[in-house]
Amino acid sequence: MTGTFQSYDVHMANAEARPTLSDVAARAGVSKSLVSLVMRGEPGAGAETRRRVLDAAGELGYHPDSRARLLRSGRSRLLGVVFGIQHAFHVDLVTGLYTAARAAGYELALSAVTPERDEAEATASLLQDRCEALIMCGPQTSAARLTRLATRLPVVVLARDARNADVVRTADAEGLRQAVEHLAGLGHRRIAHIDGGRAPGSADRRRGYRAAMEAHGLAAHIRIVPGGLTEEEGATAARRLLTEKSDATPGRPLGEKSDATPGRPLGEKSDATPGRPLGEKSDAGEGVAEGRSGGGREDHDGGAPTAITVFNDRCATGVLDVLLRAGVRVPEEISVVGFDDSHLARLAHVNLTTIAQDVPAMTRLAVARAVERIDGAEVSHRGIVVPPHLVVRGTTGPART
Amino acid sequence: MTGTFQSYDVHMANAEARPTLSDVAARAGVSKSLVSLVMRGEPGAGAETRRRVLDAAGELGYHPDSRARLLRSGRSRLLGVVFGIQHAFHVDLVTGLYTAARAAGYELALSAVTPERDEAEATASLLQDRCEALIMCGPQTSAARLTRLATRLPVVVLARDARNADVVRTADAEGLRQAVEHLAGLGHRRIAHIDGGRAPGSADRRRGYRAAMEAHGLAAHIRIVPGGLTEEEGATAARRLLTEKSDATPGRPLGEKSDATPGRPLGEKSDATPGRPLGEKSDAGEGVAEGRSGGGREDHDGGAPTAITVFNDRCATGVLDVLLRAGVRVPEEISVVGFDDSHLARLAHVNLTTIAQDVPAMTRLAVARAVERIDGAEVSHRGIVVPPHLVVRGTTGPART
DNA sequence: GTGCGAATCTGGAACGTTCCATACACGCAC
DNA sequence: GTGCGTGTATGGAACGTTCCAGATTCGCAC
Repeated sequence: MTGTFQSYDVHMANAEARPTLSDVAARAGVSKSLVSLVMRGEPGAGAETRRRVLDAAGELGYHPDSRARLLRSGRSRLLGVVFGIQHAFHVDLVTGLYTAARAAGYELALSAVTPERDEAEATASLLQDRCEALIMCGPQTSAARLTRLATRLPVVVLARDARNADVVRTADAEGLRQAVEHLAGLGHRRIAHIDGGRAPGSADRRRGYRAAMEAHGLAAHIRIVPGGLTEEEGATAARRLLTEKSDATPGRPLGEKSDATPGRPLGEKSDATPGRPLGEKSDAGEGVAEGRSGGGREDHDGGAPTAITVFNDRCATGVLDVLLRAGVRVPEEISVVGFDDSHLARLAHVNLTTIAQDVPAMTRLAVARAVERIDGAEVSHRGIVVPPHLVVRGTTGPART
Repeated sequence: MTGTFQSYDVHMANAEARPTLSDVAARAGVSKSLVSLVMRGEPGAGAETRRRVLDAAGELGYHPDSRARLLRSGRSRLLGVVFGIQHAFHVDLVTGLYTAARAAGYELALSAVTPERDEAEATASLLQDRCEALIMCGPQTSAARLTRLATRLPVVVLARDARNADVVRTADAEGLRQAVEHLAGLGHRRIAHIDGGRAPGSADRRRGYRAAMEAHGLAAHIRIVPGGLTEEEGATAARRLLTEKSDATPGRPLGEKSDATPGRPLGEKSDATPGRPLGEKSDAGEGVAEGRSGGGREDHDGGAPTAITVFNDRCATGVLDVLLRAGVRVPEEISVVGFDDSHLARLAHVNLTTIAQDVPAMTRLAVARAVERIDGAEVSHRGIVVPPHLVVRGTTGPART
């Protein structure tokens, strides 16, 4: 159905064909090659000629065709970026990558992962564009695929670990160490962790939490609640925590409403996961069971946590919301620490204490590494780890005594 | 410093040059042309040969080079998309555009607008890529620039109005009519509107609100509060509303805390606009003054609103948060309606009643229109308006009596 | 005058596709 | 047998650049 009739060839708006090198050359009375030189600003043309060529180009409104240019010169000066467009933190990363790439003289080719467009499709399209390297934000791609990909072009994995590609990531464990240290410094002892399930970085953060708790002599209070990386999953985890709290300490009802879920059933169109019944299956990935550290619920001292470290900001937002609705005051009654310092956390009304990933550094390093690989440099260590830092805002305070 | 020594030419990972058509042809024992046919899925190749070619391509890991392809075939089958990567709703739009484009046989070239990368830069990069048309999500570009752009290639403006390009947008006024109708039906009379300032669509929504109020005989209760499109601005507007409420009805303190701002000053790194002193300058764009409809504050009946329509979901989220913190129960004490039905609103813990923009329809229409233009079709009406619809969730309920 | 290195410019061969015109088989009707 | 349509396959000319090997000119030292 598309353009059956050739009589339509008059086209419209962009009527006149784009001028090419030869057009300019003809008008300036020189060869294509010379025009090419001039347009690229390379030496080898006389001052007078150069001027004539530039004038001709200007008059014709000539713009070089990047396709042809790139085809011939082999290079594309393009870095492919795969990212989850729904993920607040990925958005921050892309923002940083743009400026890092520009500084390095590269352009970015974005390819988004959406609910209906998976990573495989996203990467395939970038391969067609002949990117010189791929930067993947927190990819879920299997190790096998990643390896295969890495044989075709340099691949830099951003914000998660991987053993078969270059990696730029945050010291996740160190981040949780800082969070726990901050909370312990405020006098908290019963510090729980809502984890990220199978999400990138989750295992390390869990590990960091555990280690830090032990280091502070709080091993008995280690408490890991299955969470996830979305607001939804944070909310679920928080609700679970609330119920158990009132279970464990019946005389001290922290949540006012008996029903912690929002006031009414979800609208007809809700494709978000509905508030599933609390604590039925322990669905955290990688075999994380609740209170795994030493046995059953009896192991830690029954008291409700006075502080929570959460896998990321998005998840923490969900936690905060449930706490707020349940009438639990933050930070007076309970402190909350997020992770990422995404723009979410900075909003004045969220005002979340969090562990900041150093986005400018990470993106700069990722681009630098990609460029090194493109230039064929030998690289000594494949994994670059960037230290995070604590940003204290409004959701943490002294422990109740 | 980059690759001075040519002895490094062994390269590394991506050692063997990318396979090309001829490589595949050689391996399959056929001509380049035949391989080309097969790769494009065109008829003209025998079943057996086709299989052989595909096998060969698979074994070599062949991917066609889009640069060469596009260079030769004049067409790029590429739709450029300019969008604000920070905007939740744009993210939804891009998600929809991906599937709409795929259905139409086009690819998307994304170019993001970030705080450090403006629309001009975003569009320029797409022009170099020789996109066949441009789809711009809620662009801020000046009318003049837009016109100039439209002479170079087809431009479709998405989710806002414009008189010098094709437009696909929501019937904003109608959306607010539905919102007001919904609230009025629940018995609300004092319905306020927090507007979007200079944001795309804001003027129309304001107009729709005003008209609907009048239609329901509620002209005396028209109340427009300057807002914006971010959570931050919503929070500010809500705080302003709260203070005035307790001013106006001193005997009935809705907000529990005297200080409605979050518990502590923002962290050091906060570049979000700090909670500015309430109600100092009326900073809404386009000369919208508070309670403009008939005069001063005395004109409407002094009572606090029992319902609020908000410019968009993001802004509504900020409003909800402030209300919650102030101890005002939603929807028991006050109802809130958002706009967009972005994924934000659907989160179970936000659960926002909102006016849904029909993203699938809008994106499908935008792509269709772009394709029509590319094909040189004559277009009868440049503006396509898509009806929105109300999605009732948990933030609206009957008015207090 | 000859030789020679710069400086300037040119022609044509790539780059990896698609498109076009053609060639080769067939089978089948006359 | 000739003619012809149809389904396959091929070779080579584009597309708009860049790159490379030369060609031309010039100035200047011998």
